[in-house]
Amino acid sequence: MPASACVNSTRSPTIGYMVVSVESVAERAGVSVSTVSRALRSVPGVSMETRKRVQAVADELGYAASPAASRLATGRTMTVGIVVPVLAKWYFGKVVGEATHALREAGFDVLLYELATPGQRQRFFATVQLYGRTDGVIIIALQPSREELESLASQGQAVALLGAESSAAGSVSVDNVAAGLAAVRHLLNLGHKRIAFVGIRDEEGSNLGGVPPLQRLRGYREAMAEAALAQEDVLEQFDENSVAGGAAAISRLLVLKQPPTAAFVASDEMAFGVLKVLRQTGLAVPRDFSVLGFDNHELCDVVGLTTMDHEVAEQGQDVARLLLDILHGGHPAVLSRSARLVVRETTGPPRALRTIPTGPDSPHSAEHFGDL
Amino acid sequence: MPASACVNSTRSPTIGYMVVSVESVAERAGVSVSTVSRALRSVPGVSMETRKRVQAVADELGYAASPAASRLATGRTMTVGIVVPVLAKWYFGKVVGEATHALREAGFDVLLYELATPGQRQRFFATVQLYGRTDGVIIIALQPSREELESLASQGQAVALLGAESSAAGSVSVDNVAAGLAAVRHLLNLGHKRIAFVGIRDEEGSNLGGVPPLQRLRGYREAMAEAALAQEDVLEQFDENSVAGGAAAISRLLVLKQPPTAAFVASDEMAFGVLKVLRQTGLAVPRDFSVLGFDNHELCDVVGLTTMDHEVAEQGQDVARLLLDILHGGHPAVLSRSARLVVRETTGPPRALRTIPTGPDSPHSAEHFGDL
DNA sequence: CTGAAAGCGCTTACAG
DNA sequence: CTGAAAGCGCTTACAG
Repeated sequence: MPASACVNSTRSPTIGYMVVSVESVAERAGVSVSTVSRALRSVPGVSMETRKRVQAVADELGYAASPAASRLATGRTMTVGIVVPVLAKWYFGKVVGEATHALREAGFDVLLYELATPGQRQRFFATVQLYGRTDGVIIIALQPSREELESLASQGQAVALLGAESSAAGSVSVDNVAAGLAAVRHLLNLGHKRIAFVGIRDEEGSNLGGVPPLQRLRGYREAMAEAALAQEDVLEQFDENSVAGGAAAISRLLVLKQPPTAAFVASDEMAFGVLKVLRQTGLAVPRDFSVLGFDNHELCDVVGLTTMDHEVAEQGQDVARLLLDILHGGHPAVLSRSARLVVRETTGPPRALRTIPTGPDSPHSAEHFGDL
Repeated sequence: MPASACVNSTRSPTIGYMVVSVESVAERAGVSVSTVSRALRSVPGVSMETRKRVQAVADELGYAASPAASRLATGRTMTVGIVVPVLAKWYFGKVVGEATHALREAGFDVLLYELATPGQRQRFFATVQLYGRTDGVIIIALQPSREELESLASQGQAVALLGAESSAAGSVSVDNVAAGLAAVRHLLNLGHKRIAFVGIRDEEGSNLGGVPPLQRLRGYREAMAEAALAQEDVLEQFDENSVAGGAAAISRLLVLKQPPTAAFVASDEMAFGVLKVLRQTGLAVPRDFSVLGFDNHELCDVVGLTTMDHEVAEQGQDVARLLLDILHGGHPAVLSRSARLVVRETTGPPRALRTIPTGPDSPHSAEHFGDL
């Protein structure tokens, strides 16, 4: 190769693209590869002048260090994994999008792991997946067991959880018990007595639920107990977290001998299904039935769904920041957020109270709209 | 190290997790590292017996080859990048989820690139991002320029496009012109004459639009021309691809001196916004106004939105398969899908035709429901 | 501030 | 079928 050929352009017979290595840059800049490496990574101990010259040559040649080589040499991947049950749901897409943004901002690549089935989850944790691939991992809406967390640790992973808790990892979660309580209190204040809970069922060990849905149920039960209302199993219906699941659950509730007059639904998507069935059944909302969802899904506004907002975008940013802190040597932190009620148009007093505003059966009638 | 210590357990002072290398496996299995490497990757030239023994030892030790080292040695990353404008929209989440699934199934990792702003897009293409990081990239809803594609090629990337076309890459797209035509014909057949188009505006070069929305507009225009209907600029309204954007667009249409009686909306999310405003304005759908969307968003069913389905899940699988084909040495293929009308409850004959079913002004009245 | 050299952990001709 | 050795392209003590 002639001395003037500074770019070490290797053309493989099959591939055929150009590779620029440290050596090319070093050669043209008239320094050693060590200096190039140091100059380009802003490592102290390089004169300003040299740094600039090297940078200029690198830019000119379009040089970028081979990630594989850097990783092998440093042991750091500058990559974070995100584990999520499913992407095509608004909550998960939002959270992953926000986390990804924060991570890339901080110079990390993000590797996506969609664990939609119990089998996928099992395989993920049963084999060495992350070692050498990522420096840390964000796990969304999955409660890893102690063994699973240990496996991740043995693979050198920092871990941050969203919607799950553990003493061994950073975590951000929402106070779902309090949120459930607040949601049901809103319905109680409106005068409802037969209030149903529509929850998320973990389909044969599927990962779509996690802990939060269970906490929302606890909040519901606490609120009912607080109001000294009988709790009937039949008023708690569980199904998959989808429009269809919500539709199925409300259908089961409507055929009860004593159907409820309101429902607290553990996710907005299920609540959309509830609304759909209500509409098809000819029941007016909220005149005949009140519906309260959870998430503050971006489409709530379209159908006027009253819901619990838990700052989904912020959750994604938080969990990314938490992981970055750990990666930067900090201790795993635990963050908790609270949800707030967003009243729209699907909740109101029960029918009975509308016709007999201050009858003896409605002691709360004066304060029905207290929180509207 | 005593001979019995077969696991090369390096404990770094700061990190402190265990690393199992080829050498550990080789030592314990009583073979060379070359043999371990070959045995574990099913490379021909290893006896069945040796292969099994090595495999057993590897399993026992929990060995997994260091990706960085493999990549450096082979030059292949076994990783694919997915570039998407935004994850938190149903269409993109769905497509990315499906593609990711197919890719991981084929043994590839997936790296996520969310390019939400023109600045991010520009930066992505202006610098060497993918070289050594991925073997190929799937680009969704972005039309890369020739230079951008050349840059990717020079970084050794195979590329597959979704919702864009190029002779230099594999691509899957939908015949959006035909879809737009079919959508508007449906409205024409119902008897509408003043039909609006609500389209996606590329916010100052944002990437959220791409080519498909423009093709839908072309389909609209062709259908209007076909019906010999005057095309007024004012009937074409563009806004951002969101509920708010749709709401803004329909608001502008409703204040026209001669407002339309129907709208073909380039995305379901915008159509949801249209529906919302219509409801707030007190206009009944479809009695007073017909709305036809695009995507067959999973929530269409909830509000009864008539729309164009373009098999979103399949698009994601297709584009992944296309890229895998190229990665396996195949030629870049071009796939085209067609959309189909899904009639629900937001489209019907215009008000005039309902009151005067067979008046002189409604020549199509007999066939209004022909395609329902 | 700079450079020569070892080493990161694999894969793969090459030789046997 | 198996092994010794070179090489992938960086980074980083170490020496100057």
